[in-house]
Amino acid sequence: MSWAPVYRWVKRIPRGRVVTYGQVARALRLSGGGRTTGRAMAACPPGVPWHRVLGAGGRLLTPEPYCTYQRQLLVREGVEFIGSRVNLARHQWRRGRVSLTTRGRRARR
DNA sequence: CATCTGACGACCG
DNA sequence: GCGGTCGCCAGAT
Repeated sequence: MSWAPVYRWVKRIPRGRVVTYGQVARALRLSGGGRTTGRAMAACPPGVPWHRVLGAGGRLLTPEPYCTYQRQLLVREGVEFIGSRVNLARHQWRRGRVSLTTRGRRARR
């Protein structure tokens, strides 16, 4: 199985935005679900923003020492954490669609 | 060919 | 929040 499509897709994730393993799996219709995405990412070649791929709920599932580094990279891109999880409501990347809260201060009532 | 092993995720107690 | 079960499936042994 070639993971090329997965890497291609992940490369389009903009800086400061994130996606989940399950999301990638659904977008590419990978059999095996999110776990398949995980296998692909475990063999991630250079040049792919692997740190922008998170577990469900915005959790960092990468094994140490990547996990610590991943958090650093994300913070450096301006991604906000709520405890140990990323604020998906704000940073999850929806193809084409812009997250409500990142656009015009919507939720600010 | 048989097993084991996950960079998953939904569910449940 | 934490830990366990189960379905999933490509590679490694």
